Amino acid sequence: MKKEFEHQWQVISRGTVDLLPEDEFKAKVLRSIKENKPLRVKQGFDPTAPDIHLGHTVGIRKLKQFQDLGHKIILIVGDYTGLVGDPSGRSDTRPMLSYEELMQNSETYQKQFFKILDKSKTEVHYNGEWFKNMEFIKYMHLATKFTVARLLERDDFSKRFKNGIPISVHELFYPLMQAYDSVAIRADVELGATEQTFNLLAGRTIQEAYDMEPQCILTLPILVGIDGQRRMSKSLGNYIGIDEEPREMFGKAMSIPDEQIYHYFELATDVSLEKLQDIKAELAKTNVNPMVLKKKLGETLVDMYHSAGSGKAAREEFERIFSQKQLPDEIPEIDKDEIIKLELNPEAVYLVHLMTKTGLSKSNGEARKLIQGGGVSIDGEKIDDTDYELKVDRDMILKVGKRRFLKIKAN
RNA sequence: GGUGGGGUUCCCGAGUGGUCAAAGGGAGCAGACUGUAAAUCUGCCGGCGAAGCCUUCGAAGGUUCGAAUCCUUCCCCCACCA
Repeated sequence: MKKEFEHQWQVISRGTVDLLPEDEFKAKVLRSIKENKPLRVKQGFDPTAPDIHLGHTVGIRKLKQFQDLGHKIILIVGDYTGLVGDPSGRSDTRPMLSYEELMQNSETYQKQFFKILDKSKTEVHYNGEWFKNMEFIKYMHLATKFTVARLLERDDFSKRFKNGIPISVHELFYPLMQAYDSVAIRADVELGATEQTFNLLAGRTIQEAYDMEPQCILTLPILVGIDGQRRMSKSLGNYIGIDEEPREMFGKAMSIPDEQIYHYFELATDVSLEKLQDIKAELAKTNVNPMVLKKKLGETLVDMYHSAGSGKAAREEFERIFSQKQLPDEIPEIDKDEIIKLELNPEAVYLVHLMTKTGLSKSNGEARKLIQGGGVSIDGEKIDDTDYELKVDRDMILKVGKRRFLKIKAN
C-alpha cells in the first residue's frame, strides 16, 4: 500500500506548481487507497471558445493521469459560468456570449476532451444543472460567505481597480459560482492553472460553509503561446489546437522560441521524467542545434493527436518545404473551369483577383501588398507587377508567402 | 443626484475646422539574414483593377463650401463630492 501511495503521489505531483494543503492532500490520497474509494477530481471549462488547444491539455492530461490511477474525473462544462466569464488573469471584462454559442462550443469541446480522456469513466456536468433553477435567496446566501475585501485581494481585480478599469458586479460572482460547483459535485480535488488559485481556494471556503470536507487543490503552470510572450489563447492567436492538421501543428511547434522548447515538452507531452532531463541537458549544450529538439517536439505532438507515424511524415514534409524549398505533398489545385467559375478569364487571369478569390489573400489590397513586398512567385519566379495577368496555358505553381501554394492546371 | 475629465483605426496613444485614412509605439503580414527560433534591417499595415471614389474617430442629429475636431441630444467609462 505504501508503494501504491508513492507511485500515485509521484504521478500526481509531476509538473505541478502547488498542491494545497499538501499534507491534507496526501492524507486524502492515502485514505482513498485504504478504503478503495476513488477521489472525485474536478476541473471546469467554460466553452467560451470552440477549440481546445495545448494550453487546455495541461489540465486535461493531468486529469487523465488521475483517471489512469483509478480516480473519478468530473468534468464541469461551465455553461452558466461561461455566461458570466472568468475574470481570472484578465485586465478587462470578458464579452458575454449567448447561451446558444456556448452550447455549440460545448459540443466541440467535449468531442475534443475525449480525445484525451476516457469518456466512459468521466462524469460530465453542466453547472446550469444547479444554477438554472437556483432561487435568488440562495444566491444571496452564497454571497454572504465571502467578503468584497477578499475578492479585491486578487491581483487581477486590484490592478483593475487601481487603474480605473471597470469591474462589473457579476464578475465578482464568478469565483463563488465556481466554488459552488465543488459543493454541488462534492469534489475532493480540483485542478486548474496557477491563475486559478484564488477560485480554487474559494471552493474550499464555500465547501466548509456548506459543512463539507474542503477539497484539495492542484495547480499547474500556464503554457505560454507560440509567440513566447503571453499565455496560450485562441483569441490571442498564439495557440496550437489539438484538432489542427499535422502540417499546421508541426509548423506552429517549429515557430516557438527556443526558450519554450523545454516547457512544451514538460507541460504538453508525456515524455518520461528521465527523458525530460536529457532534453534539458541537450538544450544546454552549445553544439546541439535547438531546432533538432524542436522538430522532435513537433513530431511528438503530432503523434499524440494523429495516427501513429504522422509525426514523422509531418517532419519530413516540413523539411522538404522549408529546408529544401520543395513543394508540399498536397497542394490545392484549381483548373480552367474553376477559374471561369470565379469569373476570371483563363486567357488573362488578373493575379490579384485570383489570389483573393482563392483565399490566398484577404483582399485585393493585401494581394497587391504581397506582390509589392516580393512575397509572390510563380514557378519560383518572383512577380513584381501588381497588374500581372497570367495565361493558363500550362500547369504552374503559385506561391504566396512562405507556405501558401496553389497549383494552376491548364486543363 | 452634483461637479469635473474622458470615449480615436487590432491594442496603446497623438490629433481641437481643411495639408487627416488620421503622428508615434506595439501587435500583425511580407522581404533580407536564418533554424517558419531570437536579434537586426527594409517595406506594408481600412476597402475598391490604386485615377479618383467609398466607409471609418462612442450613437444620432445639426452648423459649415468643408467636421475626429464646433453645437444639441443620447449612451458608456473614470475621479471627486453626496
